[in-house]
Amino acid sequence: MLTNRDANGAQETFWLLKAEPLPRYEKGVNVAFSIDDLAACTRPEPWTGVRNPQARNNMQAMRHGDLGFFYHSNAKPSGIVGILRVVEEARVDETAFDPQDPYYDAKSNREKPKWYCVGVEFVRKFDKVVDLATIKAHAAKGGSLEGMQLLTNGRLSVSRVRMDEWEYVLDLAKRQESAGTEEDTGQEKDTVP
DNA sequence: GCCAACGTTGGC
DNA sequence: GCCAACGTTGGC
Repeated sequence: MLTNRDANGAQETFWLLKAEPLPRYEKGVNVAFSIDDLAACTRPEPWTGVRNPQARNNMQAMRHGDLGFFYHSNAKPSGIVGILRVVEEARVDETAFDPQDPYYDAKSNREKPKWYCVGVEFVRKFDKVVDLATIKAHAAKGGSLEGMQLLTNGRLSVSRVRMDEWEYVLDLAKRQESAGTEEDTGQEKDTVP
């Protein structure tokens, strides 16, 4: 059984969870979920709808208290927007059993569940998005983020982040914040109509 | 809206 | 158990 905690219980593997902040309709349901939506939650948010085995395995490896990045995909710009915390370990994702649900899976049933979800809560939002272009700029050969699962397996909606990658991205976020509001590419704030 | 990357499915 | 066809993700 793989673990992401060392002997003292300190977190060794961090996470990256993707969601789409912009409205998109699946079976007539808006599947958008942004970090602002998470910040507004008053109880743990079940991270449902993950229908990829690798992403599911990553969620099952999460432990209570683990931290992860919140990533906005299909966004302007796409990138890491903040931090969340795992507060409920993996349990069966009930949405897979609901034919009305956008992520219904006829092959999953209660006797033999296929999909799981964790519960997460908001930790913080970065002043500025650490956008994908920035991440890629540090992921060139020999770069600190070379090998980040976000880039090596771009279609995984729940990926792993090594501790050194975690710290490096946090540093990028910090540098962007202290760099002031002008200049730079992603001075997106809450300026959406 | 296009399309590349890549995981999954199913026929054999 | 191989592998071609297919479906999905997600950047652009």
